[in-house]
Amino acid sequence: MESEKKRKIMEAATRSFAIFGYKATTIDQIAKIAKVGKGTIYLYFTTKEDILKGIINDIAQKMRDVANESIIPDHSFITNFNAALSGIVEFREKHELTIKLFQEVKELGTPAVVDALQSLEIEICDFIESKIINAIERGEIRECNPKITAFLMFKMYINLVNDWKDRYEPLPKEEVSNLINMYFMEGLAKHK
Amino acid sequence: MESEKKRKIMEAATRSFAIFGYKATTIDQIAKIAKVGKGTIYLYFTTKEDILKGIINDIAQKMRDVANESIIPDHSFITNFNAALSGIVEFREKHELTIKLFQEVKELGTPAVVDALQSLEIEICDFIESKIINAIERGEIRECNPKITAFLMFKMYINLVNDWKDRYEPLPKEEVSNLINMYFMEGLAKHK
DNA sequence: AAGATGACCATAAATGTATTTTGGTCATTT
DNA sequence: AAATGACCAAAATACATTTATGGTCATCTT
Repeated sequence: MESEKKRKIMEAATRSFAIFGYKATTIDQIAKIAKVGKGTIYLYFTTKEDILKGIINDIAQKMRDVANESIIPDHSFITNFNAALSGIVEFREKHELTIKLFQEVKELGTPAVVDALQSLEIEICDFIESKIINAIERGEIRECNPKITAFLMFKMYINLVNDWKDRYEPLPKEEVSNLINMYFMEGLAKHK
Repeated sequence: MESEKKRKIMEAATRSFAIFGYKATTIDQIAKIAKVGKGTIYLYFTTKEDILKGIINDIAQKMRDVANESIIPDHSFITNFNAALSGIVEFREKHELTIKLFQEVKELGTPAVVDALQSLEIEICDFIESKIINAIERGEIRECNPKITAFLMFKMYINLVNDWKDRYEPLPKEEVSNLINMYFMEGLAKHK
């Protein structure tokens, strides 16, 4: 049971964080946008960082929803993996907030934001891990350490989507899918 | 033909950078350690950053040597890959300089150091790339984009050796080799 | 004459200080 | 009982002053 006030505060904070960044957003500003008194905010959140954590939690939940929606039970694990991650990335791109926060981490390294994004990363990895455990149980993929595998799959996605484009031309989404599929599922060895 | 003086300057700079970091090292300090006049340094290097670049170039060369030494022609591509990277990492760990520089990038983000380490990363990737091209030509591994493959192999190594330990227990070197071998060469698919 | 040098300088970084802003509280109001 | 905004300590900012540093070059050495 989430109060109307709390939702308004979170929406206001989300908008302000997305436009000005976390550090540059003041509690007074959030209160003003949300049209509540400053003190009211502290009825629902203990600190400014707590507001950010609440928002990130919401985002993680939405990401899980988006991913789950794009998963089709009949399709293979890797197909679903690509579809889900593609959905998440699209969602993330739409959501100016995460872009702004990533930028803030790079430029300012604001500790609260670093922590928040790291916890988001962990939640995504945990989600992937649960799907991997599932796929192993169903016999869809080989036995492997699900935590390490989830970590590496997530990192490879970030490497291809974010890091590669810092040095060369960005890779089209289609190619990212193909590459993850090739390296992770098939491997480089020549299977006879 | 490298002059004796130039070598002395580079050695002095290497030692000082390794102990105090790039930013905290002054030209006067380098001159003092190298036992040359300050002006002498500027006969061989145009700027302070130029000294760092020279040192990094030397390291890259040494890394290539170490890697090439640990490669055994008869062994498989992936075995040699692991041996070479393992050799480089050991070399790097011994070399306090690179550790200090990585630390400085994380903590201070000193631009000159960021640039220098990035160029080192590119050189390592180029080296791996050349070995991959070789392996494809010899028919040891499947056809693939050598540049992307080199990039991803390097990144996976960094992910496993550096990033994983920020969150969980560090992985033993042996396991890193096994993991890279498993994911990159074999893949998760169940090959019959 | 060619190589080497350190006093010297402009500028950048560090330090100190005054001023403003901001996260968080709580007595008062609704 | 819920909501509020004036209020406060602490942090961030801005500014002035001092110090440190990268790089130069006239002079010195060989």
